[in-house]
Amino acid sequence: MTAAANQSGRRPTTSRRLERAGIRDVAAAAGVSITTVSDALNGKGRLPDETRSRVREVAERLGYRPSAAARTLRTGRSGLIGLTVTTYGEEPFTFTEFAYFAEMARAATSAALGRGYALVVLPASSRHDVWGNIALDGTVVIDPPDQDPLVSELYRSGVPVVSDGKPGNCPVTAWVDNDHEAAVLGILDHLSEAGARRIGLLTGTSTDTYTRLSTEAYLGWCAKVGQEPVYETYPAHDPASGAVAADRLLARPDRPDAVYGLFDPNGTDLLAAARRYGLRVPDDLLLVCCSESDVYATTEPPITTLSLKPRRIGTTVVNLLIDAIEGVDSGTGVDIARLFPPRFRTAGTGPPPGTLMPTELIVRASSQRRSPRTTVSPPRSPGEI
Amino acid sequence: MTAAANQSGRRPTTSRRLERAGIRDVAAAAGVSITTVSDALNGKGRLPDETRSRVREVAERLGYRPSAAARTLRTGRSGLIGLTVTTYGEEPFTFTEFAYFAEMARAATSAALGRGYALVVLPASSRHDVWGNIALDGTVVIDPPDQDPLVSELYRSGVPVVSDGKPGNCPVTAWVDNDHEAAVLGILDHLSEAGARRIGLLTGTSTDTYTRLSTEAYLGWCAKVGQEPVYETYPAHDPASGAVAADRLLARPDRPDAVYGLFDPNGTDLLAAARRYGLRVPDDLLLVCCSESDVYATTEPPITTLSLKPRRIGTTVVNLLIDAIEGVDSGTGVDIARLFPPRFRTAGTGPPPGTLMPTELIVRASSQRRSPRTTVSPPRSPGEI
DNA sequence: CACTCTTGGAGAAACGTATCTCCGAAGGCT
DNA sequence: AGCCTTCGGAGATACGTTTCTCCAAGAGTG
Repeated sequence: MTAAANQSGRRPTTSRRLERAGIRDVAAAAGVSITTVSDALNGKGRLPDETRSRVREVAERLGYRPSAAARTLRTGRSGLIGLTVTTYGEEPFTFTEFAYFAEMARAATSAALGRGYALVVLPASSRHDVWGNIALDGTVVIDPPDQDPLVSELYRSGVPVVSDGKPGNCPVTAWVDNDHEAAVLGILDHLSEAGARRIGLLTGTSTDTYTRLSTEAYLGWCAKVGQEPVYETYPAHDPASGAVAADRLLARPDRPDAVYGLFDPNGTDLLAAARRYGLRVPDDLLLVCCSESDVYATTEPPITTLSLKPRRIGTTVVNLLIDAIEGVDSGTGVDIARLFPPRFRTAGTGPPPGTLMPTELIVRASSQRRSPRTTVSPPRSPGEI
Repeated sequence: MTAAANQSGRRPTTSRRLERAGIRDVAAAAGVSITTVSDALNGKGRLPDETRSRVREVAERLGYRPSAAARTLRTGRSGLIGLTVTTYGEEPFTFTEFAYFAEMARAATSAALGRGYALVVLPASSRHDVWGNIALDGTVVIDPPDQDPLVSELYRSGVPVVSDGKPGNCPVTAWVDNDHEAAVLGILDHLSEAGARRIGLLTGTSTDTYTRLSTEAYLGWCAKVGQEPVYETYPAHDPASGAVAADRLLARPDRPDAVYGLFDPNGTDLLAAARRYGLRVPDDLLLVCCSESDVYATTEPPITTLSLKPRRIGTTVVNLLIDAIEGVDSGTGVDIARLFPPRFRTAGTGPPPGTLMPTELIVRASSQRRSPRTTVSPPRSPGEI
């Protein structure tokens, strides 16, 4: 209990320990009611500026900090957003899309903070008691698997859920994803134009949206142009087996003359494998991989990468979510207001609204057969050796 | 209000909207008091197993989820831990130590979840209202600058604070750091043994503990062995200027024959710079950099790296913090119990307890002048070209 | 039989805030 | 003078738990 309780005559003088100042202490010290303090501090109610500033001053002097827990209980808003990532293995983050995830999470954090929310990192595999113990205003889910029970429960209990990655059968408030099909087709066309006759794919064994859509797009393209598919799969969460798969792909009798790798480490792995087999890049092998890392700008040769623009995704996802939480449409292009709160939606209204975002292909030497100039050009005089 | 309120006769039949089941609804449905429900669900009190399981069953059937906000308000525990990282620039995370930070944050998240806590990412530069709006049981601070006002306020308000990186003048509950001095001295000795005559340093301009201690160790070593210091500094948060600084270092008239780079991208930057100047690694230039990335295992040549073992740091930091929060010593080696809660400490009791953790040097070809075998050895028959 | 102890559980007081409702007083208008 | 309106603010309640205190009934004990 706060010190001012003595003034209200409710508490005898027992155990008068010094605690944090509460709103009652401020009210007592300022000679006003708690209502007035609350209104003054939150800019509500009708108060003359003089009272407002006086209360604020007293609050400042007492070092008053409103209790977040009490506020949350009263208002039903915690200002907290969950960030969930599907886990392969025991780690809270996935290894495979790590740079992507890091960038995306960073952008999401920024966007959330900019609107007054904070992000809580919560792996989908967390113990249920952890999820239950946190008051969440909404949740961002990265690449939910089909029929994710966690997402379903969140959605059912009225918590808005926005997913990064088009959801399978999960009911979500909204989703955002890259246009993976367009991206893959673009890369395959790009490689074809560079002279590729047989394009291989290095892909994953998991069933997440990204892997699935990308692989399907590849297979569809193969069927369309009449190329026999040449691909190897491996568990994307295991970095070691990526190198093995890269090796396997280049060891095949029907070795491709161009490869697209779906995961971040594929570039270096494929480059190393090519070196082992004496293949020159890009002369004997064209290379593209999906990565957000800029190390591929300085490899030998630099490798063409597909960027999923995770920053844009993260920002969009968070803004959609907060729009849903606050029941407004801040102009992100998707009308979310009608859909919130989700428990008021009738089942089967149709799929939730989604946004497809473009990717960006950063073309470097590894995918251009006739490089106009070599990359080993000294920028200036190096002095003597 | 919950549906059971009608039974208690306090609420007329107005606005009987279906809401989440509360503890009262469970009590009513199970025919017991809310005390009994609370005790049954939390494993407290003295109840026969039969009552306990019956209550649990009813709660399950009603889909009862305790309100985290109410629990937090009542118990004063939110189960939330802040994770703060000093920001250079506008981003919530720092670029420079990015891989380190990512690994550390991941380990910290795991450790926290394992003990029932969740992590909230909160940049030190966040708007104050965000900090104030979240009930935090404690905070992890990564590399706090001297006199960080945020840390001071947290500590003063009774929130335990554990820092990664030895704090300057901030009062913290405890801290954990690598033994940067030992690490740098070890690297310098290693390079000397490999034949280096003049060792250069690529370091940062910022004043964080890591940069400062490492640079000081380098300068001290130079003074001891009588070598003229050869180093270049650059703003570590700017990835572009790192390449320029690497170039600058190798362009000096007193060019070093070995370089240690303090930051993650330095390895590739130095390698690229060496190529531009026609320097062979390791023959003409020995290279070591501090990095958590395993791309340096596959560069040409592979580069020796210093790992700060961020996973160990993250785990330790979180465990120390939770020990402090719960007022126990779980055997992490530092007796924290006497120090908690911090507001009961008298000022000037002495520095807070800290733990120094060892680093690990991963020796690869770039720092060994006589490599026993070349790294370009085909592991198996590549088939025909 | 009078008593203590244990078992099983109910009642009610907080936790600290936001906000709905209401009220007195002062001023403006007819 | 009576009435309406606005201003400035107080009171009380609810948010949904946890937990402290207390009580009734049965069991054991001398």
